[in-house]
Amino acid sequence: MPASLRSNIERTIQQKITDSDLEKFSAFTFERTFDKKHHLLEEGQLCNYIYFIQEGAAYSYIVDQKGDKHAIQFSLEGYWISDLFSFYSGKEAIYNIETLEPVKVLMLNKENFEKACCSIPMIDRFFRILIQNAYVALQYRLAKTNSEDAEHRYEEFAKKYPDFVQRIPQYLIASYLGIKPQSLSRIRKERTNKK
Amino acid sequence: MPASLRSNIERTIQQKITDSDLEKFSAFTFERTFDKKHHLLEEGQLCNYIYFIQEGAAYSYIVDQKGDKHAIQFSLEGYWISDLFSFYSGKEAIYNIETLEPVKVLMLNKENFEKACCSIPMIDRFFRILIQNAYVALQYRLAKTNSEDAEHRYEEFAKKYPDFVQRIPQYLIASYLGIKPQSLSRIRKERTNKK
DNA sequence: AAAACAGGTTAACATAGGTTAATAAATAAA
DNA sequence: TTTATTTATTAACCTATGTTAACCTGTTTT
Repeated sequence: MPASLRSNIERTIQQKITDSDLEKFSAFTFERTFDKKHHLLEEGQLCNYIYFIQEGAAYSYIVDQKGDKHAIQFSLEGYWISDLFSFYSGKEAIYNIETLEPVKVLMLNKENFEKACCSIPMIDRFFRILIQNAYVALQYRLAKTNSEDAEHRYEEFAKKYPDFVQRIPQYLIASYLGIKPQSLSRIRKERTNKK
Repeated sequence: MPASLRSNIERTIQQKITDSDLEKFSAFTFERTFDKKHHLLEEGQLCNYIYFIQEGAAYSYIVDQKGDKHAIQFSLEGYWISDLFSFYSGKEAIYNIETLEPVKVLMLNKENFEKACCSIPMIDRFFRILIQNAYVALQYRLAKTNSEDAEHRYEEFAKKYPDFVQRIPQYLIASYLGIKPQSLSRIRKERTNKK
């Protein structure tokens, strides 16, 4: 029962979770470690797990026709990551998930996910709120992508996720923002010139 | 108990819903009609409802600093629309929702939403799957926004939502795609030249 | 019917960001 | 430490999309 999981749950549902519920839930998960650059999921596979990052960093991405990667989501310790399309639908994944650093993760498979949601109302509630929040955040991100230029998007990103800027390669942040690494480099240069 | 609601629910949960459950749920909703160009929600208000469109069309949008509108979501009959950020959090809306045609809607307020989810497991399940699907679709849309040019995004949009192309003003489709109306007009011209 | 308005098109020009390619800096491997 | 490999920077040039502004069509309003 890692403290980071408890605080993730309590922050999400905005109330305390009992030790008993947390223990019950933990029993459905198992812990594993992976090296840096390990693929937790590759396009075309079935995504059987959702991952909670206890230590390290990972990200999901899609590869376009040209072969370019586009980062979808970054996850440091205390965040969840998965390909929910594949996980929920049972269809082949269109995204990849790869570690950026050695990670220690908690893994929850589909069967246990269902069991946990059915047997622990707090956990059911937790996952519902988790995805509600994710949806709302994603909608906002898309709205910003469609309404602001790359410079503003980077400013907002750097302000919102200062730790990501430290630990995630710049070319991946660029792709997350929908621009090329050279452009982000240019933006950062102009930015430091201003200040 | 409108047939369009039943089929929306059954398509989403991929199974039949009993008349009894549907009736119970319907009792939590009420029906209203609004004129064309009516604001169902304005930025700064609290979003107290989620709307199911029975007839007509509506859309949500955000206004940027320059005063430009950016369409977030379109809803024709058989679709839901709301500002889930405001609805879930109880905070002030950052989006607007406006009708594009006269509409007949079913409205479900927050209190009844909670009651329906607690008392009708099928409905709880329905809303969970609805938002899961919405999240997955949104993630895909963002991935495409970041990886494809405007022409491809429009092609995909027109193929996926041919009825939207018919009924929704082109300048709103442009803003949904993250471009200016003039650019969409240019894209459509080149497109017809090709064929 | 005239006027006003909303939506769409076109064209000339401007610009943010992409492309290519070379180099440098940082990190990992030998 | 030396050599690879990965990541970041820079610059010259290119292109898709934005900007401005004029015009057109169809639809409300008066």
